[in-house]
Amino acid sequence: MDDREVSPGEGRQAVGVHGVRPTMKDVAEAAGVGFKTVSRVVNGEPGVNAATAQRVRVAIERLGYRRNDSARVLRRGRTASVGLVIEDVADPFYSELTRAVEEVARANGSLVLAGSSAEDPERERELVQTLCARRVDGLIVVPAGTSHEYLLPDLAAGMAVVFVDRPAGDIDTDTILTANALGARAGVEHLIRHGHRRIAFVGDAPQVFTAVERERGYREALAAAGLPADDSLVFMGPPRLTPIRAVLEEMSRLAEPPTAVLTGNSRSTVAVLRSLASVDGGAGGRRRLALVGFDDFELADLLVPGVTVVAQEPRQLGRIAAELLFRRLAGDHGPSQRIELSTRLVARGSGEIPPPVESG
Amino acid sequence: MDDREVSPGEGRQAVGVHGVRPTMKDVAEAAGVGFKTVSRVVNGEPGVNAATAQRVRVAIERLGYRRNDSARVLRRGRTASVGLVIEDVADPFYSELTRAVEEVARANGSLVLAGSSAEDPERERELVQTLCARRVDGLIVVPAGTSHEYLLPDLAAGMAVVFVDRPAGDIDTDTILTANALGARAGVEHLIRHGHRRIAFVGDAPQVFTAVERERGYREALAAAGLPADDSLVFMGPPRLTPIRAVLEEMSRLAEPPTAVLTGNSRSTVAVLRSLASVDGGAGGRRRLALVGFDDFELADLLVPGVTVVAQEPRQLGRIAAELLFRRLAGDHGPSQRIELSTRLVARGSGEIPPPVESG
DNA sequence: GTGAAAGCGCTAACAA
DNA sequence: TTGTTAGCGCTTTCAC
Repeated sequence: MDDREVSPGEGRQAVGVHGVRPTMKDVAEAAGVGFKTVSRVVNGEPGVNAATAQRVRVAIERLGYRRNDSARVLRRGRTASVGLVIEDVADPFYSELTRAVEEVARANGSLVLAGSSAEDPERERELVQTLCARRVDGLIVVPAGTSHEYLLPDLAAGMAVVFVDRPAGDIDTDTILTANALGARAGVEHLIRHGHRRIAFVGDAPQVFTAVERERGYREALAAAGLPADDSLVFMGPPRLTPIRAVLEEMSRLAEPPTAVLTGNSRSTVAVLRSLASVDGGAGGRRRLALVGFDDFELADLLVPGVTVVAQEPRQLGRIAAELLFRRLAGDHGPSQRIELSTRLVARGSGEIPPPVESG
Repeated sequence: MDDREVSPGEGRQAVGVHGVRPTMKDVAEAAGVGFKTVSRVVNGEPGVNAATAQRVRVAIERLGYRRNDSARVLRRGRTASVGLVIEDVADPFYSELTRAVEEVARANGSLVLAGSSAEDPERERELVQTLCARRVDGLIVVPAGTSHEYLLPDLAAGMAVVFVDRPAGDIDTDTILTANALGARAGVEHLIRHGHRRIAFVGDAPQVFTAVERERGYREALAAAGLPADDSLVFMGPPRLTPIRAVLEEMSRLAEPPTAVLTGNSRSTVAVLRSLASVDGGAGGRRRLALVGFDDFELADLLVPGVTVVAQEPRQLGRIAAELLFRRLAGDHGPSQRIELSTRLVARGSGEIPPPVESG
C-alpha cells in the first residue's frame, strides 16, 4: 500500500490540510478497500470481515475522518433532530421545559435545534420556517403568534408538530397545556377560603393565551363565590416592575383596596414581591397583602413569608410533548390529542395571610 | 400551462401528498421555467425577469415548496449553525449564557444546536462529535472533561471552537473565563474586612475547574491576611442539600466554628441557605453565619437578609464567546485568546453580618 | 436573462 | 464478503 498518494490527511498527524475534510472515498483509498465497505464500518453494519474492518478503522483514525451527516441526511430523509421554539431560554419555566425535551430527544437519538421567539410572532415564524428548511423531523412549539397555517405544507409532508403551553391558532395539532383556568380558580378559592373578598389579579398581557385563561379562572372563582368582579382590581400587562408597582399603588388607594392578589406568572409574582418590599419597607410598614402566585419558582420557600403558589410542571410539559412527538415520528397517526396537566397548590404562608380586621 | 401534470402538490390546497416534498425541479415544471431560475428566485439572486420571478413565486406558494437546507449545506459546505455544549440548560447560569449565544447567532444568521452534558465527560464527547458530524460551523463548549484531543481533526478542518467558563484540557483554543480566583479572593477579603477570622468554604466537586480556582482564591485571601488555612473548614463536593447540611452541622460543632462562609456557586449558596433556614428556624435560633455566595441569583435581594454575592456575568460570557466565534468564522486567524471577565461584589446584607462578640 | 451539466458525500439497491 | 451504480436536492460553472 502506498501512503504517499495525494489525499487529505497525509502525514503523521491525524490532521488534514486546513479546510479539507477526508471523505469516505479518501478513507477507502487509504485502506485499500471499496467505498461502500467504509460506509459499512462507519455505520456498524454487519457483513464486513474483521480484519478489513480493522484496516478501515485505522485509516479513519489516521485521517481523522468524520462522517458528514449533511450528506447522510440528504440521502436518508431523516435528520435525527427536532426543533424547539420557545419564548425565552433564560426564563426558568422554559429552560426546564427545554431540558426535559433534550432528555427525551437524547433517549431517541435525536438532537435539539432550539430558538427563542421573544414573544414575537414574526420571529416565531422565521424560526419555525428555518427549522423546517433544515428538515427537522419534528417540531415542538410554544407559539407567540395565533396563526399557524404556514405550517400546513410541512404537516402535509409528514413533519410532526406538537404545541406546548399554548394552543395553535388555526391548525389541528397535538397540544399539551396546563389547566390554566382551573389552576387560577383554585388559587382564588384558596384566598377566599382564608377570608378575602377583595382579590386583585395581576396577569400578563392579553395577547398571551395563558394570561387570558388564568384571568378567566380568576373570574370564575369570584362568580362562583358570589363576589363582584371589579375591573379596577385587574391588571393585564407585561410582567415588568414599573407598571406593576404603579398599578399596586393605585389599587391601594381605592376606597376598598384589595387584601389579596393572584399573580399570573412567576415574573409577575416577583415584580409584585419587589413592589411590596419597597412599599412595605420589608417587615414593618403597612398591612401585608396576601399573595398567591401562578407558577412556582426557586426560593419561593425561603422568602419570608414563603410564597404560596399554583405550581405548574414545566418538566412534565416538555417530557410529555417530546414523548408524544417521538410517538408520532414512530408512526402513531391517531387523531390529534389535547392534554391538560393539572396544577398543584403549594401553601407556604403568603397565601394564608388573613385580611386585616374590618376597621373602616 | 398545464397544471394537471403528475407532480406533488397537485390540487387546490398548498399541500403535497403525505410524505412527499416538492423540490426545485417540481416548482420549475409547475412554473414552466428552468431549474436554476427557481434557485435564483428562492435565494433572491439578481438577474431574473420580474414577471418570471412572479410566476415562480406563485408556483412555490401553490406547491408549498420549502428549500431543503440539507442539500444546500452539502453543496455549500457551511451549515449556518453553531453547536453549544453546556452542563445543564435548566441551570440559570447556563440558560442565560445560552440565551446570549442564541442572540449573537441570530444576528449572524445562524442557528444554535444545543445539548447538556450533565457534567459527564463521555456525554460531552458524544455531543461534540455529533455536532461535528453535523458540520456545525463552530462550537462553543463548557467542557465537562479534561481531554479534548479528539477535536484536533475538526480544528484542522477549519471548525472554530471557543471554550467558555472552563479551559480546554490539552488543546490550544480561544477561552473565555470568569476571574474565579480573584473573585473568590474578593469575597473572602470582604468577610475579613467585616471582622471574620474563621471563614469556611463550601465549593463544588474538585473535578470542576471553577471550584478549584475559587478554592485557590479563598486560600490566597486567607494567606494574604495572615490567617491559617484549616481544612476542616473546607468542603468540596456536589452542591446538594444533604451533604452540605451535614458538613455545616459538623463545622458548627468544632472547637472554633466558622463565623462566615464563602460558597462556590449559586447551587451551593442555596443549599447553605436552606440548611441555615432549617437549623436557625428562620429568624430566631442561634447566631447568624455571615455568607458570601459566588455567582448571583434571582431573588438574592429579596431574601432577609439579602445575600451578598460575587456576581459573574453569564450573558457576557456567552456573548463574548459567540462574538469571538463568529469573528473566527469570518476569517480572523489571529493567535488564540484567553479572556477573563472580572466579577463584581454585590453587598446585600448577609456578607456584612459581623462575627459574634468573643464570649466563649 | 436563462438553462444544462457536474458534483457535494453519503446510502440504497443491486451486482459480483 | 465486497464493490458498483444511481441518485438525494441543491449550488456552481459555464454555455447560450
